[in-house]
Amino acid sequence: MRMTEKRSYHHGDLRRALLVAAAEAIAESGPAALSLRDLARRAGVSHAAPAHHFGDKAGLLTALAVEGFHRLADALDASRAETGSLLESGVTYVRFATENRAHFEVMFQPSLFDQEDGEVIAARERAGAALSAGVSTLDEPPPAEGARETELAAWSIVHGFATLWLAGAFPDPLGDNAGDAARPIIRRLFD
Amino acid sequence: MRMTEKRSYHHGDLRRALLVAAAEAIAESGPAALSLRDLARRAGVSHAAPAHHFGDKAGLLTALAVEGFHRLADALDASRAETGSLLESGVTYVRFATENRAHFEVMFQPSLFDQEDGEVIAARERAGAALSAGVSTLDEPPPAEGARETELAAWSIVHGFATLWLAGAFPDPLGDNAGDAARPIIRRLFD
DNA sequence: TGTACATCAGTGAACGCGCGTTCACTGATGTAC
DNA sequence: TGTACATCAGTGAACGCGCGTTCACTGATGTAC
Repeated sequence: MRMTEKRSYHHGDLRRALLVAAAEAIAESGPAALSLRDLARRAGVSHAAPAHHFGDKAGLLTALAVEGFHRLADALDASRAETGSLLESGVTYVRFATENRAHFEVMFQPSLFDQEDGEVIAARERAGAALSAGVSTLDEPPPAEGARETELAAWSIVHGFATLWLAGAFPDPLGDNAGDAARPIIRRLFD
Repeated sequence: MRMTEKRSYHHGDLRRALLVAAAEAIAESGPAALSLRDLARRAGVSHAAPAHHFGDKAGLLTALAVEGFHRLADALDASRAETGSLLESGVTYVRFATENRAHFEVMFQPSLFDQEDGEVIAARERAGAALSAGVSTLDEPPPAEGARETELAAWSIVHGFATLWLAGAFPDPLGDNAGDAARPIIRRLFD
């Protein structure tokens, strides 16, 4: 791909460009309003081009979900390596959701993409493992029979905070950084 | 309205019938896939009839959101009156979400309906007050400066649990009753 | 009790629009020789 | 280094579909007298 040329017959990396355009469009209007024709327009390409790469809308959203689960797993792994703190893993989860709004929304709306897809299953598994690993970093590990409850409680509180934040549901302003705003809330779980 | 007649020119309670049909349709395919023509079909009425009652899709979803916030407030008020327990208020929140899936999904997707609508504002306020009132029922009230964090933590954990449950995100089976499944998880917040 | 009339809920035909999908095509790229 | 050819990414015209919206209409209901 020659970057100096403004435009050529072949796009060069249309697949990538379509995923980026999809994330933008979803952030603006939600996943359901997405249309392949609109993405083609955004990528400056003919309206039939997207089908070459993804087949249909579900195919594109499947790719987006895979990308999202990998990004989340990466973020959680990095956070754990840096801080070893479950609290900060939670903050990372919230930050991921707000910084990757489109991915986050798609990932948790199973009707939008192919749940049986091999890459989806693998990527989701990675993210789930990264999440579970965080719980084992607790200073005082809970008794074995309570680990599951703790994990689901942690997941629920960060997922709920992120969702409510994205929905604009909090009545009073909590600042402009969702992760920082979440920290004192998540801490309540470990008092 | 004569209930004995199968059908008459006037429906009798089309507004109600459309809201019921909308809740069904949304539970099946999500709020974005909703079309007024489909609702008209479900209600057995001509496709132009819904516009008489709601104007457009946003109008209908506004009415649905209002109904949802009132139902949530009713459920939380009843729970508080019966048990006086914040834990059980949380369980009630989760149960509300799963038993009123369509309402719940619409309520927390602000782009779908008119946020400035007077009835919406009043109904949401009622639900918010019912939620806040729950926190004051804690056996040991936290210091005043911590009440806000506690409230947001409680809201986040029940909202997150409900959302993850509805998304089918929990990998292992947690039974068929979301409220009961949530109880031990929510309890973690108050240990 | 009966009649006239205003009101309003619901009808059905018509319209324009954006969508997904198909398909024969064309232009660029890479590889074999 | 040059040529032929297969491959494949992207094109653009065409199609049928369901949608929202409009509008003159019709049938039912309720009220005034």
